[in-house]
Amino acid sequence: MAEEPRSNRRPSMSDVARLAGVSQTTVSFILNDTPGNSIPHETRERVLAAIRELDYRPNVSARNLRTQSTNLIGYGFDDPGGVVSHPVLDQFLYSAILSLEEAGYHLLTFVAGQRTDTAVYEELHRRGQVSGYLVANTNDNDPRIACLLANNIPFASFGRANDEWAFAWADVDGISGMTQVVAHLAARGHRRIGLITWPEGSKAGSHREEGYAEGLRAAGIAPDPAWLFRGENSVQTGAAGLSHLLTLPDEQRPTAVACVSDLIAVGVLNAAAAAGLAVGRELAVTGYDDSALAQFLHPPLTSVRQPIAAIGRHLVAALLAQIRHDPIPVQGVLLEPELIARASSGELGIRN
Amino acid sequence: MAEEPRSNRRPSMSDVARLAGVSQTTVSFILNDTPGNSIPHETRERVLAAIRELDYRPNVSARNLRTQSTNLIGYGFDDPGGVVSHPVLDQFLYSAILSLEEAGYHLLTFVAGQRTDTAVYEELHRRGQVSGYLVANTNDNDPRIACLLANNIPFASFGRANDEWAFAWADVDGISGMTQVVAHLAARGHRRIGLITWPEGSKAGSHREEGYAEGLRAAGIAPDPAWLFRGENSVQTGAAGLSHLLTLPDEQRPTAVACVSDLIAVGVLNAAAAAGLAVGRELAVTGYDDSALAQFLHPPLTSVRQPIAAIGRHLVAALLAQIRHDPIPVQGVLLEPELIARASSGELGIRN
DNA sequence: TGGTATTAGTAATTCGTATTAGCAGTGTAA
DNA sequence: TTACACTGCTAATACGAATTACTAATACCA
Repeated sequence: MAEEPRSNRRPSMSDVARLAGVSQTTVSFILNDTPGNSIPHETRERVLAAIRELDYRPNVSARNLRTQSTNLIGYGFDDPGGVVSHPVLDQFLYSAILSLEEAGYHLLTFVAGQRTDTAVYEELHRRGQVSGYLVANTNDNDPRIACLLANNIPFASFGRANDEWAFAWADVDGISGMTQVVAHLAARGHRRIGLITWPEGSKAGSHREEGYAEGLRAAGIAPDPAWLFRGENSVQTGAAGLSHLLTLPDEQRPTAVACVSDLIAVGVLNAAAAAGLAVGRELAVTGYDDSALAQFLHPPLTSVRQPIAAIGRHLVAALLAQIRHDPIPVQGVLLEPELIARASSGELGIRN
Repeated sequence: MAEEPRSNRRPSMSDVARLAGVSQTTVSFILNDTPGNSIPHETRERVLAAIRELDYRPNVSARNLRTQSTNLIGYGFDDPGGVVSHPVLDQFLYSAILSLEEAGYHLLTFVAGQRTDTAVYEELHRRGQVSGYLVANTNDNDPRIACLLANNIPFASFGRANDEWAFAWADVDGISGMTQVVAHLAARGHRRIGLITWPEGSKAGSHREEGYAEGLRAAGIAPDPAWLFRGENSVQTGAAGLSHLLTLPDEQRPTAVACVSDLIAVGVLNAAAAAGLAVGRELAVTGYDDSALAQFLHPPLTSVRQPIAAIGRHLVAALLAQIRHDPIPVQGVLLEPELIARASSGELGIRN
């Protein structure tokens, strides 16, 4: 029997070569524009025609094996699964995926289980499944970052960790964001400003708290510990926080409440409505993240918009540079957020 | 020069074999428990010890190339990127990832661009990057499903499409869900029940509308077209919907409003508060999805809980069966949702 | 005229694993 | 005693592409 091109198999480079009457090497040269090889136009056309005819596609596994590389980047979910869906992370991932795809990479998502369980990060890399990682939601002494650094695995992180660790990160300046919020509120005449924030121990939280303190200082306001309320990132926390603040005596009770997330602010808005308080007139409320909700709430929520898409693009660039061993210094970058003023912090166009 | 085990390379099976004094074949047999081969305990131990000593990990690309397989499943985001974050999908993905990982698979996420652009689906599969797909958010004539069926690519979908297409899907019975809602409202004495739903053309939407109609019929209520309001899935739509319903004359104005999503219900809750309506007492409101928000809203939101994690597990099982060519019939399965009654549809424990 | 470059390729090897075919030695049933 | 099966392995090959090393033919220059 003659050698039939096994037709139930996807065509390989050799099939293309046979059809075009050249060697497999030549096909490879053409497909990769391998430098140092001259292929006349006519031959190239013949090969390209064969590729089109067979509808050939290169095999990813073969290429990865040969080049000892990977076209995958890992991303670990540590969230216990959509219990709280995280718009900011969703947006970050989306922009990261887009940037990765432009460079021919894809994102492999996995569940990281316990935050402290870094085995998966080592494992996926050692098996040659991923070339590096994107990490989000970082903290001081973050075990994932410690692990990646120790194993010399390329990564880039959305968020900082210990200052003495040198790695590629990008972050939004939470200090600046919250300072802007307080300045905005102070400019509208508020002198007693509450803050509803997360439990202690989160890097992002402490930055925003620092910005709050800085804002008060800049406005010449003496901070009052009673203005601070802490809770998990939930609507409930916002409601509980407002209840707490409303129990304070008149002369101590805040006229404005800043929240470290829109989700918490939604709780404040709800509770204010339930208490018969007119938000924007009797009470100013601000959120953080400028999520899709914010502009459609009643009243529309003043919030802080973070350049999330830019973070995604930046981190992907930094990560791929490491993987390619580009001589680009591994370093962090801090981006500025932008205050989006809406009615919840006082009617637009009206200064009191 | 003697042959040094090149130390800056990750150890391969041959390195293990050399250290254990056996052939690479034997190591492979041991690692894969290849049937039909007898390896005495002592040899096995020796090889396992070598594996431990070298901290060997098999190379994914090599294995995939040799076995002509893949340990990846694709999932395409069609959402334009976190503009609206989708808690149900997040939850679905999380449970799917967990199930996949149990079976040694991982999830590759990509951006599908236009819903009609199915090229990526073909491409990733033909390049041998993924073994199949999980598809969500389906619709009638869904081009993605048409493409996957036409190319005979394994997949499983969260949601149905054309009834005449045979493929593996799992879905939650939206008809049942909304029927339960209306029955619940009718049982509390409501005779005029509004529905705020999505624009026409979505499969999920029309099921829920059908359930609404069915619920009215079962309660002996004549439907009124004026009770129906349509809009995108947003808080804004809820607010606009309630405004519309409140413009109706007294004898036509609904005393209860069912929404096809919690997000929309949040808008209704906000608008009701703004209008001075006491939700739960003067107006009943229900959501759908039982998202994390629901129980913390004011008042807590009656909603419909869908067995999302079960869907994820089921679809992964169905998909992997196809990939393994298990003789399991390719078919769909419809799961029952559960009504979670809370205060927004009338004070708990009180029947009027 | 010889020597070197350039052009247009090809053959052979490699990446790391899975798998097929087979071999030497022992036991065992006919 | 032969045939056969089983044990405990190994050698060789294939998967599909990238890469290195090479060749044959022509061109160019002195």
